[in-house]
Amino acid sequence: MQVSYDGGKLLRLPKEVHFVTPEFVSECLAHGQLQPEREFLIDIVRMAVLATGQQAARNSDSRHGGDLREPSRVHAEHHGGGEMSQDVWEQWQRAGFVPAPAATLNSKHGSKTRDAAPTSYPTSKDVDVTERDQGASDVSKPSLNSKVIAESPGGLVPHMDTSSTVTERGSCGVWDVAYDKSAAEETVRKLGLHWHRQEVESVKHAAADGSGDRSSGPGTTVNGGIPGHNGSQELASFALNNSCAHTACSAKAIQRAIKAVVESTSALVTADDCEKLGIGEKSIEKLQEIFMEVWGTGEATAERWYRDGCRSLEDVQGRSDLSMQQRTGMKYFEDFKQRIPRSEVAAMGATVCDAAEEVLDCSNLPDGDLLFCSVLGSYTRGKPLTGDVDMLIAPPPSCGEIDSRQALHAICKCLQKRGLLLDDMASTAPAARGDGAATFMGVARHATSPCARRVDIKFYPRRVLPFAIMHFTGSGAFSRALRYWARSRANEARRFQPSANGFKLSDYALVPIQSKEPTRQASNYHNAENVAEARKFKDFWRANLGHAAAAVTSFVNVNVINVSGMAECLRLLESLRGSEHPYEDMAHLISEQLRADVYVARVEVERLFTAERYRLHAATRREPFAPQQLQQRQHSQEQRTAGAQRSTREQKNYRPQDYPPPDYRPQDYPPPDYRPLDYRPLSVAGDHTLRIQLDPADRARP
DNA sequence: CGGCAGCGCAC
DNA sequence: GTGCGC
DNA sequence: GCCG
Repeated sequence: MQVSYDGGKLLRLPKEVHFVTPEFVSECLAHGQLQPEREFLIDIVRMAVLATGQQAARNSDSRHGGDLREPSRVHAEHHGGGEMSQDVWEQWQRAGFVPAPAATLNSKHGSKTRDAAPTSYPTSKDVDVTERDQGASDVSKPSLNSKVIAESPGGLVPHMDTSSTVTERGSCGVWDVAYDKSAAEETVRKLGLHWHRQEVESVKHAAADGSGDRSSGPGTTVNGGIPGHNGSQELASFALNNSCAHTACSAKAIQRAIKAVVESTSALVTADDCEKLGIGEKSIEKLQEIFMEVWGTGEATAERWYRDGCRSLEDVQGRSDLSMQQRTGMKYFEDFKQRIPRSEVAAMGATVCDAAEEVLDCSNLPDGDLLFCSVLGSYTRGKPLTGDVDMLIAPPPSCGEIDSRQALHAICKCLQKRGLLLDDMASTAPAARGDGAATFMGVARHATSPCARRVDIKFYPRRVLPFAIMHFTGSGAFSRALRYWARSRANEARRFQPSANGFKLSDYALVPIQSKEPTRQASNYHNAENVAEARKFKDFWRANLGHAAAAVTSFVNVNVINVSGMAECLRLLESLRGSEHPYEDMAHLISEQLRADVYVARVEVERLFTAERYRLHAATRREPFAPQQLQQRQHSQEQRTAGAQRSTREQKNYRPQDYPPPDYRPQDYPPPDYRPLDYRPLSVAGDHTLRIQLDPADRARP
């Protein structure tokens, strides 16, 4: 078995070894060298004696049957030289991670029943004194040669390897990294906490199911102990890692393993459990990335699938609990990975427009009045290839409110009839939204394309169209940044609503808000009571936004206001204060202004984003050597000062001379086939009523 | 040191 | 309420 | 990670 760490480093273990116990890792860290055998081998030897020499006794004494399968609860005499372990044990006790030994076990060195015996792991405290005494007396002179214990149905059987020699430092050799005492202590602390937690849980569990059987009580589920699990299970081995030739090991790698152990919530029972810990995080991440490519699958689901033992898409396919989205995602997995050329997007867009015009019967619209039907998303942003097709439809201005859901449903039916939408799509009915919009998310294949594509079609009321355009044109970062910025415009918002603290911008409105109420994610973060959860969120933000978030928002602040019409929007809002304008008109005016310059703004923002990305890359691509880090720090400090010295309206972290980077290939703006959206203002008056051409089969439906 | 977009759906 | 996608 |  090989345990791989980052960078493809491998930790080789004996073939028959499937487990690396946390005890081992703990020892490694605590000692700064791979020297776990002192404690472990003694236990193991003792078990060996029990399993072989005391075979008869064991068979005649039922009490030992269970214990033999729980080596962590079996202890042997401490044979000198255990100062470090003892230190560790005492540290634990001082820190309160493990209870002080019971009085009967408390005699220190020299006692025959010992356990001064800083056992290196807290589970030992469960050991029954009688058993311990009996067992300890069985161990005469432990051989330090045994290294692996494999489990057999009858208990643990030692595999003696007499060829291996144990040096003073242990068969594992010495760390090639200096012993880091504080790191070791931290690790020990974490493990102590973890084990404590595990134990508490198992106690709870035992209490809950009323089982008085100690063999399934505390200690047996302690991580790393060899659990008294079903003997029919795959032969599981208890590794003493003595073959860890850590030319390939690094303290960091072990730290990662430790982290995995600390964070794991279940006992190590099977080889799979071990995989979860040791097998490279890289491969886990990779696998989860693949899972997350399945439409409808996020981080949580990918992780759950992995935990449940899925190691391939085939495994996933076999699951019975896939959601509709996930089933569709699996079905078109290969297709959805393909990017879509602009020509195909345009063709699909035209098809949708045709259908919409037919369904909404736009033939008699007043002069200049138009149905809005356009592809948005990255297509509109000029990308040569897109991942999906985003369509937005809104009725002509003159037609007033119509039922979005009904209209979209009719359009989708029509498209289905025309063969664009595949019949086995994720959802057949457009979902209604509270704001009067309807959304369809499905699968389409244009006649000219070999691939099925992800298609979103939205139908929004005309009055919110500009907001919808903003939202769905993206990019995601742009939208998010814009909203974040809007939320912070307290002064502007107060002009409309004295108590307001900012604006809330969504896909259908820009409204003043009373207070900056925490977002869902933020409140989750706050309500996360356990630390791990909180840290997860923190990591999430770190990973997903990173330092780019702040930079991005400051960009929006500075550039979008000035470059695009956002400032103008606020001016318009101001001019509308106290006016008789209905909200729809206000929204229209604002968003019209937003729309007018949004393309220009986007170009500029993207340009700046690109520059910022490069800057960030340069700033964060730090080498693990101090000098370079120092250099980087000075670099950014310099930037900050320079920024501060310039106008306060300028961002602090962006230097124009950083752009463009030497290897930057600017995108062509606008794209050759770019055409302004067919947008007409709401002011076109009229009372034209749209007739939605419903499919006869649907007429009966509400 | 707190905060990091906001929405509605499926489940 | 959570997970997910947009 | 970085800003206020």
